[in-house]
Amino acid sequence: MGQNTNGTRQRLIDTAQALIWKSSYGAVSVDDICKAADVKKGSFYHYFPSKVDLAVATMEESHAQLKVIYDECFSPGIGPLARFEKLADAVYQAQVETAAKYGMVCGCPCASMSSEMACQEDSVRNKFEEISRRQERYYETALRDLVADGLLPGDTDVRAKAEEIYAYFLGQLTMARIQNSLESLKQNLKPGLLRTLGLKQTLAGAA
Amino acid sequence: MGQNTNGTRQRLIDTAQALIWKSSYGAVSVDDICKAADVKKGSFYHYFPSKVDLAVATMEESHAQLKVIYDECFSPGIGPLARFEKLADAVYQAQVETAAKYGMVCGCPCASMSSEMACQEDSVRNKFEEISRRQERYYETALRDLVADGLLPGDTDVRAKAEEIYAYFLGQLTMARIQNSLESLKQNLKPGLLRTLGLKQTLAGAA
DNA sequence: TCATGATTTGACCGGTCAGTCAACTACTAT
DNA sequence: ATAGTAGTTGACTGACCGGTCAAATCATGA
Repeated sequence: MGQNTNGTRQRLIDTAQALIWKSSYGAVSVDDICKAADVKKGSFYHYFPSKVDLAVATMEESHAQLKVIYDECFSPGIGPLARFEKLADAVYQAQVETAAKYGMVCGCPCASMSSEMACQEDSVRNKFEEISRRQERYYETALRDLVADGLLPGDTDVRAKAEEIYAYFLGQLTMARIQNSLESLKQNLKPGLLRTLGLKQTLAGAA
Repeated sequence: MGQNTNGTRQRLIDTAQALIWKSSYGAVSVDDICKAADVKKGSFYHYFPSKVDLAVATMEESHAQLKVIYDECFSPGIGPLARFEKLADAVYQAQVETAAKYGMVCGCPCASMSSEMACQEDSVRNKFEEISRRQERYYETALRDLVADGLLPGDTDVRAKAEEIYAYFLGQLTMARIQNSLESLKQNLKPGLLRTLGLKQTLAGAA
C-alpha cells in the first residue's frame, strides 16, 4: 500500500482532474486521460476499477487542494468575520489562477462533476456529500464564534446556515463557470457572502 | 415553416428534455432519444443538424415552460415583495412536481446542461446567457418597484441584484439536484431569497 | 539465483457513438 | 395526373467507447 515507484496513479488523478474540470466527465474519455498522462490503458485499470472510480478520486484530490486554503483562512487566530472575508478572497483568487492556467473560468470541480453525475452514480453523490460536509464544518465553527461575539443571534441554526453558505458558493462558482467570467465573482462574492451570513449589524469597511 | 403533420420535432424536444434532465447530456445518446421518442435516426437529423442543436432547443423549451410561471408570479397586480415570495413558492412547487414525475430531484435543466457543456459549446453558453437575461429582467422590474416602495435604497444596482438572485436560485437548485433532496429547498429557498434581496427592514410573516 | 508480486504494455473485444444516405411515402399545389 | 416538397425509414459508416487480458518487465528480498 506504499507509494509506487513512479507517480502513475497520481499522474492519472491530476490529469483527469484537469481534463474533466476544463470540460466534463462525459466529454473526456479514458483514452484521452491515458494519452495526456502518458499512461497505457492497461495501467489505468491496474489502478482504478472503472472510469467513475477515477472521477471520485479526483474529487478527493480537489478537496485536498482546497483544504490547504481552508486551514489557512479558518485559523482561529483571527476574528470569525475576517475568516469568511479571507475565504471569499481566497476562493476568488483560486478562480483567477485556475482561469489563467486553463484558459477559462472553471468553477468548482466537485460541483460541476456532481451536478453531471450525481443522478446516476451514487459513489459520486456520496463523495460530494462527504466533501461538502467537511467544508461546512469549517463554516459551523466560525459561525459559532460569530454567535459568541454577538454578531449572530443566539438561536442561529448553525448547521443550516453553513449549508446555505455552501450553496451560495456553489451558485456563484457555477454561474462564473457557465458565463466564463470572473467579473461578477469579483464584484459580488464577498458582499454576497456577508449578506448570506445575515449579521445583526453590518460592520462596514475595516480591512 | 408551418407545423408539421405529426409532432415529431416537438416529441424529440420533449423526450430529450426529460432524458437529459434526469441524467446528463453526455449520458444520453441520440439513439436513446430516438428510441424513447419513437423516431428514427434519419428523422432526427431531418429536424436537427446535430445533437447539441437539439440540446439548445430543449433549453428554449425549458424556458418557455418556466415563462408561464414567471408571468403569473410577476403580475404587477401584486406588491413587488409578494412577487418574489410567490416565485419562491412556485419554484419549490415545480421541483416537487418534477421530482414526483421523474423519481428524483432534477434542479434547473438549463443550469445543469450549461454547467456541463458551456465550456465546450458556445451555442449552449449563448443560449444560457439569453435565457438567464430574460429571467433577470423580471427580477429587475420587481426590484425597481421595491425601490419605489422604499424597501430598497434608491442607489440599488438593480441589474447586479438581479444577477445575484439568479445565481442564488441556481445554487439552491444545483444543490438540491446533487443531494437529491427537497428538504433544504423547502426550508431555505424563500427566506434565503428574501435575505438575498437585502431589504432595508424585514417584514415578518404576512401569510 | 530465483521466486514473488507489483507494474507495464499493447493488442484486442463487442458494443455504441454521432452522423450519413439513398430510397421511399405522403401530401399539396397546379 | 404529375411534379415538387416535406417527412420517414433503416441500413450503413468508421471512429471511438469502457474495459479485458496474457505476456512482458521490473523491483525486492530470501
